[in-house]
Amino acid sequence: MSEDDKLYPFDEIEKKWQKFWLDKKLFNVDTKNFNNKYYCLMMFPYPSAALHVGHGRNYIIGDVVARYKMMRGFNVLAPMGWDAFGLPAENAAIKSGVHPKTSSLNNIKTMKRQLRQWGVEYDWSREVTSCLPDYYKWTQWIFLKLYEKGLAYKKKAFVNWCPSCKTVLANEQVVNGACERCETEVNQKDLEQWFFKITDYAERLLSDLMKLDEWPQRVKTMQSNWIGRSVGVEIDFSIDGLPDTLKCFTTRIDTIYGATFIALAPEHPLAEKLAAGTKDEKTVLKAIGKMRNESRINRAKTDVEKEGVFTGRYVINPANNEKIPIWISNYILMEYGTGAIMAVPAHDQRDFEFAKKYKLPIRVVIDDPGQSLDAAGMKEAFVEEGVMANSGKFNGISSNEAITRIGLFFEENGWGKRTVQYKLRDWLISRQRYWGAPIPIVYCESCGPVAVPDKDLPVFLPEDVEFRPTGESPLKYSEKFVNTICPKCGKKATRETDTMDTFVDSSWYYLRYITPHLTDKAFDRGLVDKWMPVDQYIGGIEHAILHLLYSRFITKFFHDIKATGFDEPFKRLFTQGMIIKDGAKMSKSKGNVVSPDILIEKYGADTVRLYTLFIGPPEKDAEWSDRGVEGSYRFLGRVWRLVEKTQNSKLKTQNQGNITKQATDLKRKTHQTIKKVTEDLEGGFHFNTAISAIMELVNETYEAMAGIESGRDVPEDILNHAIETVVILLSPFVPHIAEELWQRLGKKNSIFRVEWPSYDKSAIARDVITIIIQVNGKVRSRVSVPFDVSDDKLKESVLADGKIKNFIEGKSVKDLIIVPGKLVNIVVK
RNA sequence: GCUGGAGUGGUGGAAUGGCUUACACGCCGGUCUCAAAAACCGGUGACCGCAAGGUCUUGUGGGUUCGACUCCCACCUCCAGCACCA
Repeated sequence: MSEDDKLYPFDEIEKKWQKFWLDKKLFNVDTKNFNNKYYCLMMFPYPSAALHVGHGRNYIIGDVVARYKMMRGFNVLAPMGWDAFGLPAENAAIKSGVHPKTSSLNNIKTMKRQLRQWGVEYDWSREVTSCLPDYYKWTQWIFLKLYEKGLAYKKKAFVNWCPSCKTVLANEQVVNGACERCETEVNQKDLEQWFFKITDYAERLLSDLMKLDEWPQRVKTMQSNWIGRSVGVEIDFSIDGLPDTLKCFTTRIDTIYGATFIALAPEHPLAEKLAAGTKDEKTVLKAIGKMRNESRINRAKTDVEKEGVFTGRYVINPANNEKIPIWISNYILMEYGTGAIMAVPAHDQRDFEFAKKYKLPIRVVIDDPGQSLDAAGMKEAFVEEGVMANSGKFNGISSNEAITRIGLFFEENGWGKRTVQYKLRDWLISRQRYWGAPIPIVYCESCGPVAVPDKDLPVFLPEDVEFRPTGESPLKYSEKFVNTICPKCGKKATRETDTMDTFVDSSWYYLRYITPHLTDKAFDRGLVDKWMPVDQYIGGIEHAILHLLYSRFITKFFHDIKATGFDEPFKRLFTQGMIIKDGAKMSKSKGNVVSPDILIEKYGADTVRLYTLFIGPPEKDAEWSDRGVEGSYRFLGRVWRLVEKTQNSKLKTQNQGNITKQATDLKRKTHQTIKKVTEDLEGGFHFNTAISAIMELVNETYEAMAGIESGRDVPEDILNHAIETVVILLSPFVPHIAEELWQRLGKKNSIFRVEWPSYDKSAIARDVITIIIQVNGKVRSRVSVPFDVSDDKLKESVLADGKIKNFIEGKSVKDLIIVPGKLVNIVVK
């Protein structure tokens, strides 16, 4: 495209205004000035190679909000940073030998340049980078605080283990149950690992969702289901022939008389002990081993066939003294409840399928009042409420009532207790990796695990390490790192070589932005309390559960240790949809990424921004089309010429004083558009419809100008108001062209220092309105009436309508429904 | 499998109980031009009809309602998350 082909000189003006905003420090904020604060936060990115237009959506939306709020007079804080620790950089280092720090910092440079090019502005003086010691020092400090309060602890947990590489694999590195590097089948290995006790906060994380009335309902529902609170009974079963008791949690104690077997997770601590000494011991142990080795991903993800093995042992059902067999099965998860269940095949579908497969008895204990149930003939479990049967003294009452009555009965007899269970599990933060914040713990032979004192932070991540092709953490082999002295007794000690999950880094970054350069504290409580909670948080729906839950947990923890005075971090949340290309999410591996750089060169940043916003509702996924970009570009050209035309004073308005219909229409449209765009921005971020509305105003302004040329006058002030309104309303979306046109309209100040326009209700009102006429719900005609027409008058004109007469002739009018200001529906027979 | 979403013209989408298809893309026709591009103007859901007009249409089937894209039930398809990708 040559210079002459451009619809307007975007490259020149974009560079000019980007420099202007930077020089004028438009986005720089003094956090000490917190009056009228507005904290606009976008989820900070992982510094992968380069940004594509899919990433851009997040930052563009954030930039629109920040600029709009500025124009509404808020003191806007919009910071940016980098979630820079993580697996991909480490994998790249193993492959290419480039140190993760080098590649991460390089990627940051590229991405920063891209953000600038997009016209997305931040207060860069507050930039945070999670992989640098001045940041991860405080991530380590958070660990120590949790440790001090007993909320960071160690326990055994399973990891994906590649027996050939002899290394731990992330779920992502396991492909179809095999190691992505060497394709060896992955098994499970038990390792001592660090956890954060997020389950202590389960109840509050759940109940406080109620406070978040400006969060999308679907995110709250997902979090609530993830926490998974359920009320039930924990039963103590005594094991026949062993002194141990087996605890089972059930939400369906009403079905206890129908329990025909017990099922344990293969990882259950009693699993081996139960098998010991029975005649099939060897077979059972082998089966347990096989099930344990099955990768967790397979067990959780695919609809795997339920496998099981009978241990040879029995428990006694306290309700009826029956002996019921204990099985071990892969469909039971150790992580939930007690890792053991009482199985009631007649009333639970999974138990039903298992019982069918292994020919275990099925006993109906809840009858469907509609039809009688016959165990032998059942095709599936009956899981609904019903009437108790085969349940001793509880027969005949409703199953719902039985839940309470049998629960009490069990408690009275000491057979169990009513309790609450959560699906939420403690947060496993240990990673057997290099590129993360080291866990600040040392192991001393005489003192055991000892916390690194605050004054010794940060525990530096050593940079001169060797990356092995196996993917093993180089930290283990860094003697300089591992060998240290015990901070308590001064004897020889070794460092913890696990690093922290990157979700820990991202669970508190929004606090650091307020006082990013403090060296003696993670953040300043006084200022953080003024600026938090974040007024608007913007990010991808894929973070709906983990990142948001972890951040809420850490915020509540800080509140409890009185480090802050608030207990929810994000007041309002917006989750944007993904940009799809050729039917799939944009990703380098799929080869369907669209780079913003080429598009910006061809059409300018404003066009790319406009198209990204116009593509569809921002909370939904959207398909990228290069053709669509053209349309946005043409629209900006049209706006450019709109201003050009009036400034060249080719257009002569006459101001004859008689207000034409065209003038009234344009004035109305102008005010309507202000109303529409403002509501779209204040409400649910309906950028696509806001832009459509501005397009309509531009179209109408063009029509008015054509009218003027053919002699139908529109007063200058009405025309100018329309044009200025177009430019102002567009400014948050397409800031460069808006600044330029604003200047060309003779204005001195930056457009982002101009107050957002307001509208005049009386200019929008109409004297005459059009009413739709339906007959039996079908549109048949329409009629123009005064806006304040009475119902009787309206009826009269509706029934007098020529078309309507044809439709109701020879029929009787049964009813006539009037929807004020909209329509009339005549019901005839 | 579990949890949460989505399904409307040739395409992206608009309308959240009241005119289905705003706005835009694409396509068709016109003006300008030696010609093209750009720009500007007009048309464009499907079917029947010369026309006036009519019938149908929001994934499928059913229901509620004077009236359903919108609410309820069942089903189909697609997408996201599922705790070590971030």
